[in-house]
Amino acid sequence: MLDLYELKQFVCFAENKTLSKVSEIMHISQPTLTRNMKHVEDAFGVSLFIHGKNKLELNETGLKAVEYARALLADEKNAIAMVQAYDRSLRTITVESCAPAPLWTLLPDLSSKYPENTISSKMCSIPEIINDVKNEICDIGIIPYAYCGDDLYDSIYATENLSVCIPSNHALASHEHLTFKDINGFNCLLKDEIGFWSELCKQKMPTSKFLVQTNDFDMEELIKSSTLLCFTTNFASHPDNALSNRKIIPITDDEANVTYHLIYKNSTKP
Amino acid sequence: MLDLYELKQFVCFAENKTLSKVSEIMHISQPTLTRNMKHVEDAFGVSLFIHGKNKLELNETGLKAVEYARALLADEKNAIAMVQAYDRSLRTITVESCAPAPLWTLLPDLSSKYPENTISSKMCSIPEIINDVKNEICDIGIIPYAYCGDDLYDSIYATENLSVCIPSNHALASHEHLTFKDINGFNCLLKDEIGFWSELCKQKMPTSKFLVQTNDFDMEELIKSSTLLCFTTNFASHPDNALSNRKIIPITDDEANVTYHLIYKNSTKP
DNA sequence: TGATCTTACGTTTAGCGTAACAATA
DNA sequence: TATTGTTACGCTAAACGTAAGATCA
Repeated sequence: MLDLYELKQFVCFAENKTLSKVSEIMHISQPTLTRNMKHVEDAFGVSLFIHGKNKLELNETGLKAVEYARALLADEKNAIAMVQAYDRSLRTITVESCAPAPLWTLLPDLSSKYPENTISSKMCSIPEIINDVKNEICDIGIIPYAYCGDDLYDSIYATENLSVCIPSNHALASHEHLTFKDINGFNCLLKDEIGFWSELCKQKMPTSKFLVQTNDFDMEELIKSSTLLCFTTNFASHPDNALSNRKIIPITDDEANVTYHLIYKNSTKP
Repeated sequence: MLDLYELKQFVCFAENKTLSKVSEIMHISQPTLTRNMKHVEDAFGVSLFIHGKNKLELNETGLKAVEYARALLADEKNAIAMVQAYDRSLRTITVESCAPAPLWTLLPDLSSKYPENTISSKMCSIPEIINDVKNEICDIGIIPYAYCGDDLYDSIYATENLSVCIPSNHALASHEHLTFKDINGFNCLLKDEIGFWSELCKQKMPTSKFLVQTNDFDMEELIKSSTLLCFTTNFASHPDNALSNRKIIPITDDEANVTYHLIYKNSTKP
């Protein structure tokens, strides 16, 4: 039976040509290597070396054996990595969400409920989420409507209501309610990484332009200093004075008031 | 580092569910197995078992690890087999011939010239032979004409002349020479395993019928007792009285007098 | 002479099995 | 009580390294 550690020495010899090199590299005495190379030969059951008086080299079969030895060692390394990855995946609850807000409460909830598990989350498009939950690539998906289909479990999680933040001196600031149609055409500031909301806004306000901001600080400065519209929701938290000179007006469209649903394949994760 | 022998025990445990079964199957004491399963766990770096008080079973990761262990063991077995096969192929001179006669002298010649090598021979169709020599599936090919092409070496080996054996009282027995055309229409006895000769005869004597014999004894009896034509060549040897009441008449067609050529890819096998 | 591989030899370790123990069905 | 897995313990074998020998550049 082959010994993988000896194969490692064997491959090392193939790469360094002398046992003494292997000896210093692997911190094994030369006599031990001489013996172990014999073990490898015995395990393969064929002669692998040309024994010169003070020179050892691989014969043609030996060179072929090195190829297989390398493959075996790679397979071993891979097997260990795959098993470890699998083990980790068992201890990890993976969440994919269509928007960041529900994660803010769900992730802490999961952490305290399953303290032994790692929680991993990521933002995805809605079709991706449904697909990944179905294929068990992720454990829990969060989508902004009920799931149609009986192959997945579905439970209501939370509701998020979109409002538009209108500068006080803006023409629309007097309204108590607004619709996407009302604000369509006005240019808006928009944070990135807000999931499906960005697609929704672009779709519902086709003639508006959106200035997407990555940096929180930049965003706040622009909100304070510009007359561009921006958005908030019942989930969002803003620095104290960020919206001080703006009026927060609910958007009444159905699409702006979503109920997040958790979808999952196994009933074990409620 | 994984130990393949321990993986074998691990797989055996997966298949037999208890260490005691593994113990009797593999002739290893139970305490040793307990320890070695721990080694496997350590090597994979993750927990693989559920330790009951007097029950040991694989956990989910363990089941996954078994899959990889099985694969590794199969790879190891395959690696050894492949290296041994390669070693054997290096020590084997493979010959493919279009006819048996040249092998009768070539194989002994090769054996004495390369006593350390095994000689392996087989009969093939001419296109197969050329293809196999080109692809180094065989070392030496024997074909009944010169090879057209400069990608293979070619050397003349021997000449074989076909004669027809006519019963003494047969109408054709008076001829000193004959052609395929002359004997076309007469039915013939034919040995099997004579390579391209059978195709040649059938092609050159389209209206004859051929009674193909597998057994040497049957063949001789039929030669003695029937008036069917049969064939011989300068290479063939027959029992003393087998052709006693037949006249051996050379066939003059070019195709009946062939010069065998050895073809080979490397100049190392002359 | 320095580098290399092999052989010989003595030590140590770690691998194994026996025996004893604990727990279950 | 019979079966199973674990722990403890002692022994043996084999694995290792040091030292010495042989060969070559």
